[in-house]
Amino acid sequence: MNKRITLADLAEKTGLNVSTVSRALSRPNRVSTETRQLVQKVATELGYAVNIVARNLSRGTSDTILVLAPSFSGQAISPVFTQILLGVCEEATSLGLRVMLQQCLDQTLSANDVIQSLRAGVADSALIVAAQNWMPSLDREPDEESLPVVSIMKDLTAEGLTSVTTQEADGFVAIVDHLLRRGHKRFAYIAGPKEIKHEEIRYRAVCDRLTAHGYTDNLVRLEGGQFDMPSGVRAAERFLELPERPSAVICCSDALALGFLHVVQGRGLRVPDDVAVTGYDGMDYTGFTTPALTTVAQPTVEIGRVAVQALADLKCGRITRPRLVSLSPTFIPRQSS
Amino acid sequence: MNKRITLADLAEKTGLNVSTVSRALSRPNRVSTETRQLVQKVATELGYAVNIVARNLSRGTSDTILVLAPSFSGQAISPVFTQILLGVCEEATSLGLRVMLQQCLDQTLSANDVIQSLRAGVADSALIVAAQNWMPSLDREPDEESLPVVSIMKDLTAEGLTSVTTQEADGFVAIVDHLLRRGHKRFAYIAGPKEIKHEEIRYRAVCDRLTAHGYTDNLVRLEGGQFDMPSGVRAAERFLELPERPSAVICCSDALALGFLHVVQGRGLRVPDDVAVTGYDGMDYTGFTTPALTTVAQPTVEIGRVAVQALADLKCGRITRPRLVSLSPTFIPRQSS
DNA sequence: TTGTAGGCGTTATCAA
DNA sequence: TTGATAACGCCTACAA
Repeated sequence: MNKRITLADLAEKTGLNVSTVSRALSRPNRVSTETRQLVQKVATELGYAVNIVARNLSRGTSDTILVLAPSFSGQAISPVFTQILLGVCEEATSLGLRVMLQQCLDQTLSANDVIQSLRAGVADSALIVAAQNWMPSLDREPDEESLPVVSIMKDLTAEGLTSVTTQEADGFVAIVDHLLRRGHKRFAYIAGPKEIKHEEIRYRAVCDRLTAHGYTDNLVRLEGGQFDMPSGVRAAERFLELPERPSAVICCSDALALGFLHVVQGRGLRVPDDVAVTGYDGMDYTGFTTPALTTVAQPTVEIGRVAVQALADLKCGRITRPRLVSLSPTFIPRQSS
Repeated sequence: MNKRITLADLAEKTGLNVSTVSRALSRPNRVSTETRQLVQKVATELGYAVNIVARNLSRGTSDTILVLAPSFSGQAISPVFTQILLGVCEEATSLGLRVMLQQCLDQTLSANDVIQSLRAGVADSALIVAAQNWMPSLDREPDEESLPVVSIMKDLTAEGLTSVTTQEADGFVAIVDHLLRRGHKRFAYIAGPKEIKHEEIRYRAVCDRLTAHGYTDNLVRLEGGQFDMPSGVRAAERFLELPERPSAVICCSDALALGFLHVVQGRGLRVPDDVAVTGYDGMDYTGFTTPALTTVAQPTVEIGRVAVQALADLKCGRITRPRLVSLSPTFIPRQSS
């Protein structure tokens, strides 16, 4: 790679001063028409590219969003996060921001860690995805300026973070109503990790809705363990051992549902005739299982975009107090229920 | 966020010179024991964090890898890329490097664009994922220093880029051999995008292997269009119209296979009895379809890790000429064939 | 409109 | 071992 072209080179070549060249490039209207044109011509001739690092140091910014996404020990990122990431990247690009990705092994994130990263100057705002255990900063005054950090998929407004989530309860209410309309009376709920907040919200939504319709003792809860397919398999095995099998199974993720389907179909049960199954997330494969899986699609890409916008709003002071943005999911009834 | 703590602050507090403080922190052994301890103590007391931007400017590096990954207009990133990304992040972290993610809309990447990014200083090396159309730099001498760029999933050694790929042909040879052993004699191949190089390699591998076994006119090629599930659906519809249906269908991606399965099962065909189906990629859902899908798993995470290592080797001069690293995929026979 | 000069926070060179 | 000083490349008052 040839030597870097700097503003000094352009200055020399044009006979102008470095500051003039700088202005011509970054504030074109603060300079005469001819200097501007001259500078731009020479700049493209020489293939000039600003040194972002130098600019950032000078300006004290970095125009970079740090994205912290959990990856469960060796496991892939959840496809949900991948989609969110896409939305984040799209919106960031359209705002002229860069995205720095950092996978973190567990879901415990300390505010101090994030603050440390921001202080280091590699990013000037952060997005934390599905941070189950957010540890607020120890040494902060209560009414200190709020951090340029937005939480995705997890409501952390109580901890002072603007958050973007899905209205999960709505999704599960839609599922329950749908199953009730179909005439089901006995239900199973296949749970994900117990310690996770989503889990609580989802389970509670299902319980409450059933109770509201007068079905109080009609719900069996089966522990999946994780949100993944092997967990669905394990849950299915326990399901098959139940003395009286529920006729409808509500899985709290598509992956669980797929694992469940795999097992019960393998044992000869017909879906939905013998047992109806529903998922949650809206993974693309749900439309192509046999039978196609009823599910609730999360507005993943939009979540990513909205989160970046919230970050921008925070930075320019348009958001001052922690705010919760909760997007609606879409119920997708299909043949499995 | 409180004012940033700088080296100057530490210098003032300790009564030492800025340069000494800097050394105490970055080259602890080039400084007396007591200064080192003093500086470290004060640094933690004040919560000092180096300003990476300033350091980078001074050192002329950025310790950042730019990852360019294609996202097909609004579509999510392929799960394959997601896994690769995980490997990249893991390896980068363990080498103390940061990862900057940039999604690009089409698969045409110009060397000049990448060079531009590198010149800007935001990254000092780049990983390009599945770059179907790499346009080499126009203004480079042939024996110029090679770019710190590694291509993933696509062999660009001819263009001067060290590349990390999968031995795709091997994967498809394994599939063909497996199907032949199972006694199949007539085959269909469901293709992805025609213009893509992978496609050629895969199709050729299948053709050659069949020919080598004396099956010359026994292969029907059906165009999927894309690598995704809806394309598998379309291909299946064309498959069903064939006058004489092949007994084995080789899909060049798992997504195509899933879409295909969905349709033919919906029409009452039994898999694998009426038609055997195979996929490619090793997506996690393949183990949980009914029947489970025979496929070939790509060593995705490893690809990511190896690519980052190659980048490191390039930078420290351990790789001087473009090199191809091709990893072996794993054949996974299951119930669908 | 343009030029001068200082600063952003670190690192590296060269003396002391 | 430490300290002064000059980069690194760009931006921005302020002055001309």
